[in-house]
Amino acid sequence: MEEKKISSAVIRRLPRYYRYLGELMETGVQRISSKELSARMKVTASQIRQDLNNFGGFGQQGYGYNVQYLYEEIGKILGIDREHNMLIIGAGNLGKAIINYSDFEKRGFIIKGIFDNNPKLKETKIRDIEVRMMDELTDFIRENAIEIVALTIPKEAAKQIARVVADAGVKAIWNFAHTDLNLPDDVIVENVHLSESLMRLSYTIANRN
Amino acid sequence: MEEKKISSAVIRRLPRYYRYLGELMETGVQRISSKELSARMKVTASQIRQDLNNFGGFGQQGYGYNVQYLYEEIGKILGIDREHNMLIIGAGNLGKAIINYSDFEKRGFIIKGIFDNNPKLKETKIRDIEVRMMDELTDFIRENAIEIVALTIPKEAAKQIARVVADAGVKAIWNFAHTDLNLPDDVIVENVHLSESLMRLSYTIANRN
DNA sequence: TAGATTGTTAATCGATTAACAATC
DNA sequence: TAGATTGTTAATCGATTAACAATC
Repeated sequence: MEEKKISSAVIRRLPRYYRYLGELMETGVQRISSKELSARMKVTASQIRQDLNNFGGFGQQGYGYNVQYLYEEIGKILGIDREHNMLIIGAGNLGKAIINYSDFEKRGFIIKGIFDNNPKLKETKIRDIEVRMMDELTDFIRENAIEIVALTIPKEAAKQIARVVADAGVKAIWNFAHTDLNLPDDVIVENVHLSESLMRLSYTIANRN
Repeated sequence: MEEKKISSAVIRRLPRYYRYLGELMETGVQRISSKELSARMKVTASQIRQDLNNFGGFGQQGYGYNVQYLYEEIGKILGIDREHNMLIIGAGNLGKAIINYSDFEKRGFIIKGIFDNNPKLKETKIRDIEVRMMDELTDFIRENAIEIVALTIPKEAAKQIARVVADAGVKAIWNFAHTDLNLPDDVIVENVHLSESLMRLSYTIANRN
């Protein structure tokens, strides 16, 4: 269906466009030119137009872009025009932070279940969602059509559980463990490596001019 | 001091090299060639050699790289050969996750204080670190030579507090709020935008071939 | 020494920016 | 219509990969 390959640089920027357009909508702005948006976002207008034209002509000469229309179109491109069933594995602080951040649910990422290996948490609830033990995992994924699994557990466990959930048929893993997961190519992995982020920050402190 | 500009693509990869070298050390590997490392990390050997040679010739022809030496040198480049005083603002789940993740402290990121605006948390402790109220913030930063502030608070508060801590003289902000912080150029900002990460994941689900 | 592998230059590839005709 | 601004092509810039002489 899609003809040309979209570069990952473009994909990285899409959610940021989406965020800015959402904020413009909230402040009642109805149209915006690539030039105005470029000033706000601190990227070139040329880049904005190039990026958007990977997906279609969303603007109009002499007018600019309709904010709400563009917002919705980017939402579709990002696949957040529909719901995604999600699972959190690891009911520690990081897991709880994701569970309690209601914006994800608003965007259609529905948390269907929480898993942990600590028996003390069995049948306790976080935001009305029951914490389950690992032996239920595979069945739960299949019965609830889980697409996304967030792994907020230590790296050794993450490597092992990643295989289990991949075998159970999830489409994507949101990996917070400090390791790479080596999985078949049809399983999508999106990494959030906080320690690497902190090291980049440290690099910039050490090497700023 | 530094002559040529290091590209951000290289900097993004450095912590990952560091992580792999650390794992090699743990498993007792003493030397490694760019070719072997490339197979493990799934990047080209050429890229590894180019990246490292931005900073110096760390290898030896016919031999490869000494794992421990390279690990330490990259540590120096990343600025984690010394301690950084750090502060967490926002004692919610995300803040607690950072506070309780002991690896950061091991790498020299010392959490000197925790701040929150909830009076109920006043003088409570998280991992033996007292939670303080916002009115103490500026003085505390100055008295404790705080270099890094992690912001794990909502976006409106983050924008405002970012200015306060920037004025108080911190070098860098580790920003977990779902917004960009517009600060003077001499304040480093490293963003962790979880919602953008989740949208990229969603994009990949929607557009995989 | 011969074999291995780096450091580095050159070639290629891809991403960003500039320019401008099309057009609202 | 005249002015504004897109969509898109061309030019530039930068990053990645390939190749190989240097050298351990």
